[in-house]
Amino acid sequence: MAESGLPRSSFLVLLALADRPRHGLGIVDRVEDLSNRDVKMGPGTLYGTLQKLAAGGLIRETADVPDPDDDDPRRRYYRITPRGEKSLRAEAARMRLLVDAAVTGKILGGA
Amino acid sequence: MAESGLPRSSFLVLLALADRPRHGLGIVDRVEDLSNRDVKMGPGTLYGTLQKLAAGGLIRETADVPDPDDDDPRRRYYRITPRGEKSLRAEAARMRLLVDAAVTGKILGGA
DNA sequence: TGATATATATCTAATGTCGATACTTCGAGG
DNA sequence: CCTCGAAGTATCGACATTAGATATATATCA
Repeated sequence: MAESGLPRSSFLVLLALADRPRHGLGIVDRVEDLSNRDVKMGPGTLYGTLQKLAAGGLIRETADVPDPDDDDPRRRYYRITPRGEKSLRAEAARMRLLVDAAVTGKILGGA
Repeated sequence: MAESGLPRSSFLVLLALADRPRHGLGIVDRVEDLSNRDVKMGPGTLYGTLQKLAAGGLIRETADVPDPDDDDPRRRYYRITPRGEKSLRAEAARMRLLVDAAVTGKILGGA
């Protein structure tokens, strides 16, 4: 494949951060939730992906703690950046085209 | 990641074969078409994936030539098997969940 | 015949992913 | 206190996947 876009783990992390900042394990939980427990991310994939995304400016570590009631000083929170949102949008659009093709091709049921 | 499903290239090949049998480069063309020229597959990825899918029983080489008018004896045609359709359905459903999440999260536009 | 395009195939390097492991800190119970 | 299990971040090495260069053969057409 050539210019196909984001690695799967990057897409998942960006998606998990789309609605609000989260910390590492919170991202893993969010991904599981969004996928009905279907998709699980191991620590190796997670932290490597976080570093790569941060280095590329698609996410940024943030001091804001979304819910100060339930906090833990060990946590490191990340938020998606505008560039990250753009990448996520592009990847989601790409994926939607293909999923739609599967549906149209009578492979996947309606609803 | 753990049990996430099919590799991207396997999904793409299965999708390209969903509607009818195709040969190697025909699959590459089909993938480009379905993705609006966004996704390109190189030969390394293609032929490796074909072998893996055939070994796993998700596709099968076939002697039927879809369009005998435009033929070329060098071509090797493949068709998707019932097991392949099942895998494709499962993967498309998985992806659709995530794409929907991106849409719901106000990341991706409507239509 | 020669040139170019089509087609399959393989090989190596780069990239991405997984699971085990390590280390630290938090919180609960004794 | 002290210990212990859980939560959290992080790294490492093995393994899987992907990309692109290269090889080789055959069509097709001038």
